[in-house]
Parts: sequence; C-alpha cells; structure tokens
Amino acid sequence: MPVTEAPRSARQTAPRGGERGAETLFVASLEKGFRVLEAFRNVAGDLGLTEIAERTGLDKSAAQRFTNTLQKLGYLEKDPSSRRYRPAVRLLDFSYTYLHQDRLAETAMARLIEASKVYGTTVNLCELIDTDVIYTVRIPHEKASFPATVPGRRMPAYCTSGGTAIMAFRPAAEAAAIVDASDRVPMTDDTIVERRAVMARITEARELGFGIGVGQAMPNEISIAAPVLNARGEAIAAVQIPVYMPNWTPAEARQKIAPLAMETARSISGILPPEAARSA
Amino acid sequence: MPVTEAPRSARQTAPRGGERGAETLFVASLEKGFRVLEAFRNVAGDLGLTEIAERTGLDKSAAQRFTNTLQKLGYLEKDPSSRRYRPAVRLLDFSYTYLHQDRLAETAMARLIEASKVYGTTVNLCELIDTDVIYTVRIPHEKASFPATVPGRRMPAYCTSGGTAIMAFRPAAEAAAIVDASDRVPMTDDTIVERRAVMARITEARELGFGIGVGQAMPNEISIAAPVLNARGEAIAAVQIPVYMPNWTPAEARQKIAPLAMETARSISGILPPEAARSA
DNA sequence: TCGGCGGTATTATATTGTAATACTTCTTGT
DNA sequence: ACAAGAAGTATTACAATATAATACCGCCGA
Repeated sequence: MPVTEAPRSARQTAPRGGERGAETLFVASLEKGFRVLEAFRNVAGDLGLTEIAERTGLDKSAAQRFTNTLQKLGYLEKDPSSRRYRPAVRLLDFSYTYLHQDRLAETAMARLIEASKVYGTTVNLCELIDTDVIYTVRIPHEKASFPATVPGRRMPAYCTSGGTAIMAFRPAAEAAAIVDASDRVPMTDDTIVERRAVMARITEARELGFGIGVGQAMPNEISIAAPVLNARGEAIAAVQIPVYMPNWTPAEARQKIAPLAMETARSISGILPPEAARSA
Repeated sequence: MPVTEAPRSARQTAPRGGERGAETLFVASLEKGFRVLEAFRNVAGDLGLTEIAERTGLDKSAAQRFTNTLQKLGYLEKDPSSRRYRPAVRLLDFSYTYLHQDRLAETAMARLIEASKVYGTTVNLCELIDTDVIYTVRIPHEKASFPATVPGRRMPAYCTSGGTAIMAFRPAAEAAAIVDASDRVPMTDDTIVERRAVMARITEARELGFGIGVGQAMPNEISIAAPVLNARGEAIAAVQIPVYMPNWTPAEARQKIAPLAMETARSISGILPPEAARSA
C-alpha cells in the first residue's frame, strides 16, 4: 500500500483550518513514523535506508529522520557494520500495553489453556480488524510454520475459520462489506475466493455454530473456530483450533474439535460489555 | 520517568544544527506520540484526556492532538460515551513485526513447546532490555496471574531468574552496571535487593549454569532460568520455567526443572550470530 | 583506480505543529 | 433541579520545527 500521495496543500503560507473541521488535530509526523515501522511487517531481513524510503513512499531525507528517531527511541536497531535496520525487542512493549488491559484476553486465558490440554492442540483467540483476523492469544502445542505461532499475526478474515465464525454472528450487511472489501487472493490451491461461495460458508457457520476450513489458509490444516459473543449476541472474537491432516480427518475434527471450540467460546461469552467502543 | 524536560532550545529563530551533530534528525513529535502510548502501559482502565496530559507531561492541547492522531491511526480506541481512550488491537501488529523476524524466537519455538510438555509447565523465553527482562515467547500451561502470561511483560532483571541467568553470562562490569541502575524495590516480602546479595546470586548462577529464585518476584513461585548463549559464549536470552509451591519444592525444581531449562537453552544456543547490533 | 550507490551531514525555508483561548458538554454536589 | 466546575472540543495566529535539497563521504565491485 503506497499510502495516499501526501496532498501537500495548495496555497502558500495560507492559514489552514478554515476549510474543514479538525485537520489541525492530526500530527502527520506521527503517521510517517508508524509508516516506517509498518514497512518491517512483512519483511524477511533487515532494511537499508533506501529500501525503507521505497517501501514507505517517503523521500530519503524523511526516511533518514524517522529511522533515526525510531532508533534513538529504541524501537529500531541498527547494525553498525551493515548500517541496516531491524525491529527491536522494545516493540513488544505494545503487546503488553494492549493485552494486559484486555478483559477478553484476561477471562479467556484460563479457558484456552484448559482447552489446549484436552487433545493437546494449539488454541488461539482471534479478533476482527478491518478485513483481517488478528490472533491475540495463542496457546501453541505443535509447531506449525513459525509465523503461524506468533501473536499479532494477521490473516484474511474471509478464508479463515475464525473470520467466518465472527462474520456469521455479525449483522449480515457488515459481513458482506468485509468480504467485498477483502483482497481475495488464494492462500492455498484450495482457497475459496468466489463471493457467493464465501458467503455460503458464512451462512453455514451461522447454522452450525462454528466455522470450519480444510486447507483454506494452509495446506493440510483443518481449522475450526467458534464465536465469542457479547451480551447482545454479536461476535466479538473467536476461539480457533487448528489440527493437521493426516493425524486428524475433517470428520474427526467436526466431531471432537468443534464441540470443544464452541464450549470454550461459550464459557468466555457474555462476560464482556455490550459492545466495545466503535471509534468514529 | 517524567522524561527530560524538553530543553526547547534557547535562541529565538536561531538556525540550529551548528551546535552539535544531527539534532535535526530527531523528530520530537514522534517521541511525544510514543509517550502517549507508553502512558497506557501500566494502567488499569481507560484514560481520559486530562489524565493522559498528566501522565505524559504534555499540555492539554498536545495530548489532544496526539491522542486524536493515534486514534485515527487505529492504535487507540475511543469510547464514544465516556470519551476515554484505551489501547486498540492494532498495537499487536508490532508484536508480529518484531517476532516474525526474530531468528532467536524462531529457532526457540519448537524447543520451548517440547520442553513445556515434559512436566506440563509454562516455559518462557526472555531477553534483556535496559534493566528489565522482557518475555518474548510464552508457552503457558498453568494460569498464573494474568499479566504474568502476557508476551511483552517486563520484570526487573535483578530479581528474576531470567535476569540473573543472563547477567551471569555477560561481562561482570555490565552485570554490575545493570544491578546498580536498577530501581530495586521489593516485589515480594522475600525479594533480595541488597547489592552484595544480588551480585552473589549472579555469581551463583554462573557456577550452577542456571539462575533460581524462590518467591523473589511472586509469592509461591519457584523460577528457574538457563542462559541462551551466542557463539562467543555471551548470554543473549534465557529459557525460564516457573513452577509453584506447594506442588513443587525448591529441591525438586533444582533436580528436574534446572536440567530441562539448561538442555533447552543449550539446544537453542550458538545458532545466533556473534552479537546482534548494539545500537550507538 | 574509477564509478556509482548507499548512507551521512548541513542549512535555508515555510509548512506544520504549537499553545492560548473560547466554546460546549458532561458530572457532581446541594 | 440547578448551578458550578471539570473535562472534552474547536479555532486560530504564530514561529519553531520538520522539511527537502544538496553536498559530502566511504564502501564495494569493475
């Protein structure tokens, strides 16, 4: 995402603010700083200054300034010999900042751990963000691919059981909007991307009470997820449990894993307030 | 830490830069934005604008601008009725940004999972940051206090087995410096804070090959940690395993948990490059 | 040895962030 | 129920700060 070409407003030295409401309350520098951090999200190795500039759409000077600031603040680390940058441990502070105050994660934690012991499986909690699900709490048991074990990992909602389960228990219009807004590039050979088919999976999840995907996000993976509901009956998260073929068959998973996911999700549900703030 | 009173350089309209090197390359606005985020780190509930201003040392206007920007970017959530702010899920993106590129976490993950199965215990990986250890990878098995299960959690290095284990395998001067720089307020009734005693525990860890703390950071907790070493034999992290009394006794833990922690740590050691960049 | 690429440092300029202030909306105590 | 005050929101004039152009330096490969 090249981000909107900074409009760089027209009139010279003209006191802005008359135009529209509070545009003055937005600190553009802050956004640029975060753009630099985001540039590292889906990157294998370190990044040089030039690469950072390319990926963020900032010019070399800006990349220099923000990169330098981020390093001084301890969020980026600089290899003195290669002069390249990489994310620093300090970024994990934000993980704590979010999670320690999250009532959902707090109440879920014990239940998820219990659930993971039943069949010795991984158990995850995920929430919806834009068109993705983001895994917030992970209780890993088998090592799947490494990135798949990392908290904060995002996956497209439309092709994951977690996303399907959550969308199934949201207003239909919202679910449709998410699917439409999704960039539906197949993750595996079997990923279902066609709109009608995706919507059908959501409907199915609503009827079953859980979502299931076989090889949808990752080959050989059977993923099952059940929605966590608030007091109004709207999904605010999902308990997701992946198992792997050939150790498990889809039939076994439906029979054993689905009830476990649903029971776990149910035990977490309803404790939360009606609906967390939807920011403007 | 109230952060250094923004010096706000003297001379009016004086072109700065002549003074010293690259002060121009530091974007102060970015730091302020992060200050706002940091204000939420050790906070129970939501924060109002005024509270944010107080905690960050920014004035009301600044708090307004940064808070607003952060909300627009999706890192803060605003409760429309109370008008108070809270951290948003999106913060977990940084967790992924850091971890997915961390070779240490990657190689450790499988070993930690295995280790957690041996006695059905929690197993953590932690790294040193300033005077703290920060837990980077957590494989939870029993629910201890919730915050203690959250990745990104920090604890003072001087009174944790992880910190002790790491400092034991660092240059002595560095260890001493960390202990001296630590704000040694007791975490439990039994926390050892006296300099000589703390240093003795570090020496002991060097001799034993592992660090151990009984009720040091939390009552009833026995914490054992073994250092992960790089090719030079310097500690870069620790494998930490907590068990709880009365299920476990210190003697049992030394006999069973310590070898497990050491073996796990050893299996991860040496894979990493000599020393990750020490930023200037 | 040279060429060029990537990173670093410097500085004039005006755009952008700033902070003072007025306005509005909630909260609280009587 | 009302008033007083606290907390949040909006507006604007000002200049300090971020900007970006450019020059410099050092490294790598040819």
